[in-house]
Amino acid sequence: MTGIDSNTEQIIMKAARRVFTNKGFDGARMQEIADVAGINKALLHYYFRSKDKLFEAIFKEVLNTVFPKIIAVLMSPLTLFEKIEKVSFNYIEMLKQNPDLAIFVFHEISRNPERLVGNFKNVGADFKIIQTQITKEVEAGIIVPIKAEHLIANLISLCVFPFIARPVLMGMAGMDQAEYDRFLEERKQIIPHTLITAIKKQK
Amino acid sequence: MTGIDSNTEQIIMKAARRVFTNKGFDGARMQEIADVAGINKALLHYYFRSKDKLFEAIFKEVLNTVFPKIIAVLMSPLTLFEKIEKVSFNYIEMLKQNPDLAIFVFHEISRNPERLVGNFKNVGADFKIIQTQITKEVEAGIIVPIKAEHLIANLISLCVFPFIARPVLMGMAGMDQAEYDRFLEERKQIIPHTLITAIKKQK
DNA sequence: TCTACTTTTGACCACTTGGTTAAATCATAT
DNA sequence: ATATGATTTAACCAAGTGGTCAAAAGTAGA
Repeated sequence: MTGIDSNTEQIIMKAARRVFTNKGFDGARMQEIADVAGINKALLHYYFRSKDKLFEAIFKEVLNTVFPKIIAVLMSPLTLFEKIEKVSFNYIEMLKQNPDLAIFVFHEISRNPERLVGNFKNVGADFKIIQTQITKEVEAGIIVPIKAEHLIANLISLCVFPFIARPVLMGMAGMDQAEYDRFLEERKQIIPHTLITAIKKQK
Repeated sequence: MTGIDSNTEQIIMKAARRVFTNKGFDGARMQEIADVAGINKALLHYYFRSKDKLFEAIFKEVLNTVFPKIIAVLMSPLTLFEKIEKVSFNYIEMLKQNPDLAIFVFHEISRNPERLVGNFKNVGADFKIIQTQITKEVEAGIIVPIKAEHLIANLISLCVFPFIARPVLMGMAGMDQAEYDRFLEERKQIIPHTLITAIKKQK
């Protein structure tokens, strides 16, 4: 090996990630990945034995980019309101820096959901922790009763959706890129406000 | 022609819709569509000249299934709160009956967003109507100021997300199909409650 | 320089893909 | 029945697909 973990390998990963996230597994072509990487197609198979293997490598890399931080927040000892605020901020910020990841993950949901769920749990996601926290905060009179499933679904969907539906949103609302960026920035506040107001117990 | 618009044509449409929604355009195979329809592959090309043409036919059919009702509600003279309630109910109900449509549309967003936006506007979607309504209800002291972009994005994402992320949701929360159905049913109430509480002006 | 090795390449292969075609089948009016 | 037109089929094709392989080019130690 020349450098750390071979330069070519990283170049390939970068190219593959770009092509896979844009086109999905089925739409991606090994030739295109090779072209983007500026190498021969056979070299792809030298480093990663098959298209599936290459995809899997990218997939794991993406999972490790996207989820650990968010899950860590959800599993931490913060209050529910703090978690909602932090996840909204971190998630949107991370997706702003990797706008294709949302689409990539969703492509994978419809292609191989089992593996995705498996990897999720491996990263330390445990649904019960949130469930017990909600139960406690309900009992403490802080929030109105709500199922954890709904709260988490609400939180994730509000954060992720704008990245998946970006072209439609921009097209329908007539936003340009700058306006869209501002829109995302606003959501860091609006999402927590929406969710917290809806579950906060009135005195 | 035998029946109304030929029986075979409708069989093909049904098969194609199933395959396209499950696999996406790139993942779909003309042979598989033919198999599902129980006919020869060449017959596909007899009725629809190419894969693209067939897809386009399905695409238009899907658009006409999904959006007109929801858009009609949003453009109607109902109050904002009524619209939020009706859209939540209608949208979730329609997706329950056509669970693949969300994924289908989403696939298409990443494949050909321009056409999607174009068709949207053709169905009568006009963003400004909602914008002016919000302005008026803000001035009337009914709701807190909010951008129409956020409200609509919130509404749509909360309705659609569970259908796109279904396998993950079920896997993480350990829901079976019956529990998932109940979950969807609950959302018809939870979504309006969440959105309305967040924007309703306190007296 | 020679040797042993890893990395990179161009040419190639088997197989799948969407799409065509000519012939067969079916329906129907005469 | 039979001629005419629409419908359906099996066999086929060219272009692409992921993947292989043997040879070339680079690298580094002796």
